[in-house]
Order: sequence, then structure tokens, then C-alpha cells
Amino acid sequence: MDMKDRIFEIAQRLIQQRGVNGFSYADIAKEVGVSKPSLHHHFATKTDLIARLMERYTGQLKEYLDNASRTHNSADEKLTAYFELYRQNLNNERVCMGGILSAEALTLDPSIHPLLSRFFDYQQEWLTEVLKKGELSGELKLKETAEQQASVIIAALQGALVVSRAAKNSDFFEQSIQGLRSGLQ
Amino acid sequence: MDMKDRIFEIAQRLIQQRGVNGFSYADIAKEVGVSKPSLHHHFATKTDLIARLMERYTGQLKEYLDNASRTHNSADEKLTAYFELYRQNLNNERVCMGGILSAEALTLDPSIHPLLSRFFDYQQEWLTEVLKKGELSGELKLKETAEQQASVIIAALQGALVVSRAAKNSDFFEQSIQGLRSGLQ
DNA sequence: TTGAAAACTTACCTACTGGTAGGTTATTTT
DNA sequence: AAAATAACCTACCAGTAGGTAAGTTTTCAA
Repeated sequence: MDMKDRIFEIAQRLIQQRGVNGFSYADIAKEVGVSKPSLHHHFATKTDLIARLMERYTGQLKEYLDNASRTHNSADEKLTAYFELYRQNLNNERVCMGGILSAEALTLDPSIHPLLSRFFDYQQEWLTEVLKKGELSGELKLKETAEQQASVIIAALQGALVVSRAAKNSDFFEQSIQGLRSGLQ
Repeated sequence: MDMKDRIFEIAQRLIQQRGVNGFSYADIAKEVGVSKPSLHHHFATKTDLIARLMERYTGQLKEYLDNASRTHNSADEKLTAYFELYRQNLNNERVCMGGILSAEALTLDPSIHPLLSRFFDYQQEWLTEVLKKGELSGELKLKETAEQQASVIIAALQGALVVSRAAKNSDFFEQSIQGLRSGLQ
């Protein structure tokens, strides 16, 4: 793995665990084993690093979800894959990078904002399609529109992840997922 | 309003808008119109300020919800009151203080953690009771347990608030609320 | 093999962080 | 009126923030 990717990995973990305003270039330098100014050689500013990190993160999400659409047929399996994405973060004491950047949005350079919108818009599209197909096939029964249900799922996973990690206990997260699942049948 | 309350109000707004790691004692001092060391006279450390602020915040929440239980009979009205709490934050470009402190939990003094758990536990209890009563009276139809549904509502409002504020658009928030409401009928 | 670019270094900058020392002024209690 | 206390001040501290200057080493293509 080249230096850029090592910086990406470490910076992403620091953000997901501590937030953008909870870590510094010095923290990355220490972990990567390189001097602080060397980081500026790869990413001129912290804003630059965050922006490229968020683009990468969205790209990885798309890849994961598109792959889930291809390899799974049932809505249930696709939703399980989606939930698993969040569960893995919880297992690593992380929250979603899109979520924590949104929470700190008012302190970020405005150039980051559209990257956050794009991140959530894609999930909204993907989930809405999964729900619509599941409804058409008779696998799911929705009490609300697919769009509304998709929003509830995204929002609930974001919230459950944050609350559950702080509580150092996955109960709230698993209970929320069970609630979401039951609401779809 | 005495000095302590003025500090409370300003610090709370700064936290809800920028996060704990996104503001400083100097920021408060500037807005209050007092020197920075004077703040230490009222709250010895930043951790101390956050702890007392979170206790106050939880107290205000309890007051609000207990009052809503007393003044409203229907589950629908009680839920509306609960949703309104989050909507008001969104209208002021704020997120929930419990939520943002949870997002930054790994950077906070551990003494804050139980205060966060208490904050969410109370909401869980209150909502569960509202849902159970609503189900018994026939007003609500739940597909899942009241506990699960309560978790979904808390998590979804937390997430919707963060995502929607960052998007500078309340659509996602309102869509999530509509989805939650529809799922209860 | 040479020259350019990439990757890195140490040394340093200004601004700001939470917090303290030590003293003054205002208010309240005895 | 005296004493105590609360509320405030200026001046300061060590440490850290993001970032720059200027030079050295490594890598790699012509």
C-alpha cells in the first residue's frame, strides 16, 4: 500500500472515531511514521485531505452497494448487506464518516458540503429502488412510500450507530435494526 | 438571567452548532462579554461545563416530556410534541446536544459517558410508554415491540436531524417523520 | 547517467488551546 | 463598619493547531 493510501486509512479511522476536530495532522504523522510536513506534500491542507477522503468513501460505498445489488436477489438480502455496513463500523468503534462530517458540517469548509449531500443521495436512491422492487415482488409490505421508508432507514442507522457506540453496547443498534425489519413485513 | 445561565445558553448553542471540539472558552468569553479566566471561575474546566450542561439539558427534556404526557391524551399528540423538539433544533441549525456529544464521545472525559446514557434511556422509557398506551387504546398499530419502535424513532430523529441540517434542507427530516408516522398506523 | 520530479527532512511561524497566578472590585453577611 | 466571599480583571504559561521555507534524499524515465 502506498503512502497516500496509508494516510487515507489512518485519517479515516481517526475521523470515524474522533471527528474532524478531534484529531490533527500530528496524530496522522505519528501513526504513519512520517514527519508532519510530509503529509502536506500529499494533501496540501486538512480540507483537501477530508474532501478526497470523502470522495473515496462515497466511491467505496457505491462499489459495495452495486455489488450487493448484483449478487443478491431478495430485498431481504440486500437490506442485510446494507445493515452490515453500519454494523461493521459499530464493531470497530467507528461511526459513519458521512454522519460525523455532517454533525461537524458548520465547522467545515463549504466545499465539503456537496460531497456529503452526494453521499446520502446515493444511499437514498439505492434503498428506494430496493424497497420498490421488494414491494412489487410481494416480498415487502410498506405502510409508507418507498422514499419515506428509505429515509427512515438511513436516518435510523446513522442515529443508532452514534448512540450505540457512545453507550458501549450494541443493544440499541440491534434493537433498532429489528424494529426496522419488522416494519417492512 | 445570571451569568451562569448566560454561559450555559451560549455554550449550548456553540456545542449544538459546532460540536465540543469546534469551539473554545475564548468563543464563549467573546459572546458573553467577559474575560476568559472569568469563565473558569464559574466552570473550572471545559469538562465540568459540558457535564453540567448535559445534566441541565436532560432535566429540561424530562420537564418537556413529562409536561407533554400530562397535557396531551392521544399518542399522536404526544409524538407530535416529541417530533417538535427535534424540529425546533433543525430550525435553529442545531443538532441534539446528546447526539453530537455521543458522536464525539471518544474524545470526551469518561465522566460524561453515563450522562449520555441517561439522556437516551429516559427518552427510550418515555417513548415506550407512549407507544404501549397508544397500542392498548387501539390508536396505534405496531408491527414490532414498543421498545423496538421507540429505538427506531429515537435513532431516526437523531440521524435525520444531522443529515438534514448538513444538507441545509428540511426535506429529509420531514420525509423521515412522515415515514415514522405512517409506520405506526 | 543524468536530470527532473517525487518524497521526504529539520527548523520554524503565527494563532490559538485550556488553564493558572495573583490581584482588584463589588456584593453580601455578620 | 468589618470581614468574607463572589465576580471579575490583566498577564502569563506550556502545549498544540495548521501550515511554510528551504534544503536533502530517493526514484525513475530519457
